[in-house]
Order: sequence, then structure tokens, then C-alpha cells
Amino acid sequence: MTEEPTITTIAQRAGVSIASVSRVLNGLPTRADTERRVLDAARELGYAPNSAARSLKSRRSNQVGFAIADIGNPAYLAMIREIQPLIKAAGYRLVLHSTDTDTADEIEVLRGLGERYIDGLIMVPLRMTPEHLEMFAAARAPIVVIGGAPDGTPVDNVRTDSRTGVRLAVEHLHAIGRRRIGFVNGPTDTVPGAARSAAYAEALAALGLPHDPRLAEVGDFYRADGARATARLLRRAPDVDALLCANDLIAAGALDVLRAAGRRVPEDVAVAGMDDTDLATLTWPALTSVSLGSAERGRVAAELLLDRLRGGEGPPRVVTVRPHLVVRASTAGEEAR
Amino acid sequence: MTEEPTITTIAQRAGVSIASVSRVLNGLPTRADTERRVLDAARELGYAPNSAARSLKSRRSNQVGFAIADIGNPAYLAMIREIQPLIKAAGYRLVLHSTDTDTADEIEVLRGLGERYIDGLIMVPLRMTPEHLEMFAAARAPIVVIGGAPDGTPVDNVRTDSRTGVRLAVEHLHAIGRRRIGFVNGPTDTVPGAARSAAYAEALAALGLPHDPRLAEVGDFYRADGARATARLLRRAPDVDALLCANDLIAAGALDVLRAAGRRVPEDVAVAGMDDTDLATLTWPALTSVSLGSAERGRVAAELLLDRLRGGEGPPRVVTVRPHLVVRASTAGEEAR
DNA sequence: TTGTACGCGTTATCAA
DNA sequence: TTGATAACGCGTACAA
Repeated sequence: MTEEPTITTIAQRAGVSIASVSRVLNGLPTRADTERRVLDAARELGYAPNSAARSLKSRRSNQVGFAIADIGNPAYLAMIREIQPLIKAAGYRLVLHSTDTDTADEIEVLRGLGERYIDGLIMVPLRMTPEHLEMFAAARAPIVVIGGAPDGTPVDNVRTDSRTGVRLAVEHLHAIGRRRIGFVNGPTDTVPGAARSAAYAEALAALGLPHDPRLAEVGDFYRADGARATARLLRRAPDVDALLCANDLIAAGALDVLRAAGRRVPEDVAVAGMDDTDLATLTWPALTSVSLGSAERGRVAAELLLDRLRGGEGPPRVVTVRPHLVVRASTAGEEAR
Repeated sequence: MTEEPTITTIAQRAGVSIASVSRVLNGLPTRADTERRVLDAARELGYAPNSAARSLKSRRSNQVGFAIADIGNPAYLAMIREIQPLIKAAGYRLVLHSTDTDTADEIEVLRGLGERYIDGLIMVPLRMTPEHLEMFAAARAPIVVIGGAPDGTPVDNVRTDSRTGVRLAVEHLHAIGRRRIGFVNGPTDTVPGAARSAAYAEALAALGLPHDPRLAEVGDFYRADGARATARLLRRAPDVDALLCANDLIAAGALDVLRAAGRRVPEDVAVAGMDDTDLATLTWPALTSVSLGSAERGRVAAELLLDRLRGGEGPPRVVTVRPHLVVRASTAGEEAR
């Protein structure tokens, strides 16, 4: 009981060979008598197959990795909630990598693929460096990237159309009569930050609104940063009458600052977030937010990866999830509750 | 490049034995010339050590498990945020198990310890069955349980004093003049549910308040359940003037219902939650909440486990984290903002 | 139907 | 300093 039982232990106890033990445990045809004795011995010893030995032999780890910058971000959380059960139902364990917005860390995870401790990887890279692309090309296990990857990247890719997402929000703010529409973004050297920044400028232009640089601020993707960036923006452009925030956390920070500054939401300043996370229905007023289909992207990513793990062949696939705007009180007044 | 490089591949390429390769890669003293050739070959081949083979030999997986009922619960999330970096810094990977409030699933995770794919486990059991205790006793790897475990349970245990926590909240509500203090709990057959239920009754008694069964409701630990339970409670006891909720999610649901019912918070009904999660500062009014030190419990659990993994001996340890009340606007009016 | 023996990729022991 | 070789625990040809 104190020593870890192996098939050898069982074989001795049952008086058979290890081959018979292995056969019984793997459900291969065996004489009923032998089977009984093996199963009894296994149960009595509390046997569990050693996963390292099994992996070494089978060349499969039965593990899947999920790499994100920060577990605290509710958008990633929505993904995990979809991914975890799918992965588990398929017989895999989930190894969670939090890379701390650190590109080197992400590369490290990719390098880890070579150690074969995971059979596949879902990754949400914050930045996309040449090194990423190299590692993708050299990877010896299937990878699914969530987020915009350059065309031709040799991995399955689940993206959203954040350009359309931003446009939907800006058009909505314009439609409710706002003309001084500010934008509080995350770092513009990140994949989502860059995309949203460009989309904002484009949307303004399409509506014939001037692109006033005072209306655009950059912070990090967190609440406190959003608050600070909003405060700066308010100082520089006091006449702002609407704020689009690059995610819901930033929007929460914006609400904090606006409230402290005595600006009413949405009457004085309408506020919209992005990602449509759980946060959006917790704030007051509830937050209008662009859904980028986080949950769906997670689900699709898991499905794509599982397909590859089942042997699915073919060229890299790109799935684009359509964004949609969820209007709530922060841009629509009481009646929208 | 297409075949997975092993030390054998390297040995051939460098013209040395696999023993030398292993020595070089493990930093054992080697002649400079040999070392160079091995390292060059390894780099050129893109070698990465096979973790299964390594685990088989070393009897260590370099992985740690974290098992919780639901990743969506922000209290667990606070734990992961502490655990992940500590585990990672110590050279371990984190395997995430979401057990879906399913006891059988939890047992399955414990059984998995025998497969040796994790070197240790941190678990937050929702219920504590005899089977749990059996598995704990038989476990061949260190386990840390977060949450109340019976005395004598042969695992390290990080608990909180939810009895004191509930008392702090009830006393606070009493101190601000409330006398009809309701309680919206989670399932009473769970560890936290049972503890909080008993503590609530006890706290009322200590204050000389009658225990009116109409004031206690039970739902599940989620927002929608909290809302439904609160609605039932309001119907049965319309004169309730304060609500203690067993966690912040439930409290968020309570706020939803109270607002819809036209009850002002805190003027008509004061509301307090438990766990003091991120939610508490997002709601309006901001939520008074009993901090049960989720982050700290996660941190301590990780430290205890890592100590065991480093060979730390000794009897099971019990660490109790002190709760404290964080007063916000939902029980204190505007001035508390 | 069962047992022997080999290999998966590493580490570690023992001679040379 | 180096090389041959034996484990680690399991699955599976192949032979009996």
C-alpha cells in the first residue's frame, strides 16, 4: 500500500504475466478467470496507471494548453468556461499558462510544445512578433490562435472583426446624437489595441467626424488604467460627450472617473465598452458593450483543436466571429434597462 | 527537422554517446570540446527534452493541480491569480480542474493523483464526503484543502473563519439600526453553506434577535439564483430591512431584484455580500462585503504545497485566515463612497 | 489465451 | 572524461 503499485505488482499478486495485466486493463479479450484475478488485484492495490509511462509509450500527453496574458480578464474567463468542459469531455486535461503580457513568456510556452507535455495549444497572443510566426511554423503540435493572426500564419485562427465592432459602437453613439466621441484604448502595440485604434479613426471618417487627437487616449487594459486615461482625456477635451472604451474593464474605470467628476452617464457622457463581459451588467448604469463573441471564440477554438487532435487534416482554417452591439443604459437612458 | 530529436539524435550528430549528451544537458562536468559539440547539435536540431521520459525516470511531473467547482466564481479566480505565479516561479505547471459542483468529479480528480500526472494538488471542495476523507488519507501526493476540513483530516488546510465573518456582517447591520436581517444562502449541504447558515443563526441569537425562518432563503451560489431567492424572501418577509448574502454573486442578484422592486439600497434594505470580490466595487451602490481573504488563502495554499514539494515534513497544518468587513455604500449610504 | 522480450527517451551507475 | 547499460512503467509484437 505504501509502494506505488504497477502492473508488475498486480501481475505478481494475480499470478499472471504483466502482458495479461495490460491486456485486461485495456479491455482486450482475456479468459474470464484471468480477468477476474487481475481486476481484483488491481482494485485491492488501488492501482492507477502511471501517466508518464503511458505518455512515453503512446506519445500522447492527453493534455491541452491554454495560454493567455491574464486570467483576471473576464473576456479570457469567458473563453476558459467554454474550453474547459469541451477539452475535458474529450479526455484531455487543461494546462493553464498565464503569460503576464510578457512576450518572452509566450515564446517560452511555444518552445514548451517540443517537450511534448501538451498535445495541442490554444493561445491568445497579445502581440505578434516574427518569433511567434517562426515558432508557429516550426511547431510539432497543433496550435489554435485566438485573435488576429497575419494571413498565411500556419495555424488555425479564430478571430473577431473588431473593426466592425468598433464601427457599430461609434455609429450607435453618433446615432444617439453624440459628436465628440472619445476613445480610451489599450496599448497600441498589441494586436487588439492596434486594430481598435485604426478602426476608431476609420469609423469617425466614415461618419464625416473630424479626428481630434485630443479625443483618443491610451492606457493599459485594466480598470485603474482606464480611469487614469479617462481623467487625462477629460482634462484635454472637456467637451467629450461619448466614450468608447477598448474593453469593459477600461469602461468601468471610465465610469468611476465620470461619476467622481460629476458627469452624468449617459446624459452628459455616453459610455460604451467592448467584450460584453459579466461586468457589463454589474455596473450602474449597465454598460453598452460590443460583444466580440469571447465565449464563442473559445468554443470554436476548442473544437478546431480537438478536430486536429482527432487527426483532422487540411490547411489552416480561419473562423471569424461576428461582433454585435449590446445596448444598455450607459448609452440609452433608463428605458433601455 | 520533421522527426522529433532525442538525445540519441544529438549523440549521433555530435559523435558522442547518449550519456555524454545527458551529462552536458544537465550541466555535469564535461570536456569543453564535447560540451560544445553537444550544445551545437542540440541547438541545430531544436532539441527539447521529452517530459514524459523525464517524468518516468525522475518520478516527478512538475505539475500541480488546482481543483475548483467553477472557474466563473470570482472568489476562486482571486485564488488562481495568487497560485499561478507562485507555482510557475517554482518550476511547476498548473493543471486546472473544474469539477462543476459535482462531487463525483472531485473524487475523480483525487483518484487521478495515483496516475502521478501531478506532484501535488490544491483543492477547494464544495462538499466533504467520507469518500473525500478516504482519498485524502490514501493520497500519495501532498494535498492542500482550501475551506473547512474536519479536524484530523490528514492534509494541510487553509480555512477562513466564516463564523466570525458572518458575525461581523450581522453586527454591522444591527449597528446601523437594522432589526429584520435576512440571509440569502447557497445550498446548505455544502461546506460554506452549512457553516454560514449556522453562523447566521448564532449571530442573531447573540444580538438577541429572534430567528425568523421567513428571513432565511436558500438558492445556489450564482447571481440568478440569488435573485430568485431574494424575490421569494421579499414576498415572505416584506418588512426585511437588511440582507446578508452568502457571496457577492448572490448579492448582485439581490441588488437586481431590490432595484426592480423599487426598494432603495441601503435606505430601505441594506445589502452585504461575502468574499469581497471584484464585483463589490462594480455594483451600484458598491457592495459592503465580508472579505474571507480569498487571495491570501490561495497564496498560503500555494506556499504550503510548495513546502511539501520541497520535502517539508511534519503533521498536517491548519492555517486560518481572518475575515474582515469592508464597508461600502450598500450598507452605509453615500458618505461611505 | 498467455508469456517473453523489446522499445518509448531519460537519468544514473559502473567500468574503462 | 567517457561509453555501455540498466532501469523507470507501460503497450505490444511475437512465440508458445
